[in-house]
Amino acid sequence: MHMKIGEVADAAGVNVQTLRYYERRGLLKEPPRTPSGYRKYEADAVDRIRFIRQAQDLGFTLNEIDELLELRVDDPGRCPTVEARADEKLAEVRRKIGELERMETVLSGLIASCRSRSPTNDCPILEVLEDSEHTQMEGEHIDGMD
Amino acid sequence: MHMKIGEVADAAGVNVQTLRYYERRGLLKEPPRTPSGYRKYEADAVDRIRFIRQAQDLGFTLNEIDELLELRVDDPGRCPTVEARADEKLAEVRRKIGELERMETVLSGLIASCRSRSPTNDCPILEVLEDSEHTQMEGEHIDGMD
DNA sequence: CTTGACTCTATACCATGGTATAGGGTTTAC
DNA sequence: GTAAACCCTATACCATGGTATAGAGTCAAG
Repeated sequence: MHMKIGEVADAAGVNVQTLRYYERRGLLKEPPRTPSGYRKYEADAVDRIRFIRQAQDLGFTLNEIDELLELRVDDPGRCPTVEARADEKLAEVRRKIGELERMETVLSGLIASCRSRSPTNDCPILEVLEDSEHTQMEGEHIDGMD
Repeated sequence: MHMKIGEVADAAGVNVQTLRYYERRGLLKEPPRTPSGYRKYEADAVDRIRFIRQAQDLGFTLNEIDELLELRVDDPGRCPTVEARADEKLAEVRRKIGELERMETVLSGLIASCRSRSPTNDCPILEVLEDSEHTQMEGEHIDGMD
């Protein structure tokens, strides 16, 4: 029933050291030990580690991931706090989705233009930023240069 | 017309050192210099830097971002290569979107359950992994533990 | 014509997120 | 009952992505 650290690490596809590192960082709670001091994990530890890796791949830091993993309403009194934090995270997730969707559009366009063999000299991926709202000081004049 | 390094850095919201670092890494091409050796940037450098920061926030490494910035069809002969790479990047982008959408669903659910004051003791964010296709060896028995 | 804010190169340092190694005990399999 | 394969702690090291500092030159304002 219980898993040893090496089994958990293999199942999650990470190094054993990484598990101990996450434990030190507080991302994994300290598991119970056997009488000889071996860590005994439940199977759900594997999911937790997989989530951590996935969230990292999405650009979250370990500190941010820790915050995500703390989001639960075990105590009704903490609800307002939890809700506020979840709202922030949700906004961040939606922002990332939007940015990735712009990338998706641009990459699809690039592939299409590739197939139609219409060369472009500039870097199309930068169009990703096109619809972002930087109200830039376009007209600003800089003098004294060269 | 031309911008000095400090102006570009300010406009993009990064440190001056970061620009020089990106140049060394090959993410920014070496700009022309004034007779005295000052770098002279075009305004589009700012977009490039903004793109780099955005892509980092989405979990891409600087090497991956370099690959994204290389995706262009300036030479029709390179089209097959470019198309293949763009396809890979597109798949990765779509995978990330899918993962973030699962997070979005879970966070929305958490906020809803928060409002309805239904406490849960377990960590709801882990549901993110629910629909992933890990055909796990669920039935595997591990003995000899404790 | 000098002072302050900028630039240059080179080098050193830092934070994050690990990974490896040493030195030792434990468990499993023959 | 012993060797291989695992676990433990502690510590050192590493890669990535910067950031800071030193020492020297440049430029604009007064």
